[in-house]
Amino acid sequence: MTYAAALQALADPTRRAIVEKLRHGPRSVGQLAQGFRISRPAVSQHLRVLSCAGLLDVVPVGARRVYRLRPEGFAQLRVYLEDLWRDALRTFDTPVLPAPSGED
Amino acid sequence: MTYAAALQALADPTRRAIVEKLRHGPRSVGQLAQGFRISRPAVSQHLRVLSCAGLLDVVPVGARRVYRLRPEGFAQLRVYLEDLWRDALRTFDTPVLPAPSGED
DNA sequence: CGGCTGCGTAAGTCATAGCTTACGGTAAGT
DNA sequence: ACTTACCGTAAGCTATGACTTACGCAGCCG
Repeated sequence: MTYAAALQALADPTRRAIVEKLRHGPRSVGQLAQGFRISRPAVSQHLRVLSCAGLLDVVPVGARRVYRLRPEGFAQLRVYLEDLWRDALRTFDTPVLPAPSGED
Repeated sequence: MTYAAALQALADPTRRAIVEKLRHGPRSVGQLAQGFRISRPAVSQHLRVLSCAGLLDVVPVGARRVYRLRPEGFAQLRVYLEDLWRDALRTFDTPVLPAPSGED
């Protein structure tokens, strides 16, 4: 059920942009905030959401905090969508008018 | 870029519940609305969002409209997450302190 | 020990998303 | 043709979420 938070986290465009930056490797908050029009605290809040969703990891390095993608979080989401996609394929073959009387 | 709308659509719990119902096969709006506390128009609005995101198909059958999962929509999301997960695995191996001077 | 950098948190504002009721339009039944 | 079932849309309300500024706290350096 943890994919729920992950989906909600990835629904926001800014958070997806943050994830895109992290695809290239670990980044500190300052590095991530750079290039965004929004304030740094706003970025912090987004990082919090992504972390709570299990999509990010934090490593304190001196005074700064380095974030990176957390494979396990994305793995769970991946599995969920994999199953969903499979069922979508399966139900796509079933006729649209199977049982107006007999409930499926 | 179509995965953006799909992610935003799947972020809502009610819409995920609708998708869960559709995993078992095509359903009419009335059938989908049954079992939800929210009103039928609310369900219609959710169906609209899911359809616009490319996750659902509609087939008019007489006076009713039968919805079903659209495999292609989920396929695109699947691919997006697949790549993301791969990058997450890759960047997870890179050291956290690679280049304080030389930008990655 | 100050001062500075880097970051998270709190409080408040504002836009958006989800819900409701009311309505209109099409298909089927009598 | 009238009624009923089924469904989408419009308008309005409200709660949630994203953003801002202000603040506080830990690490580094003189």
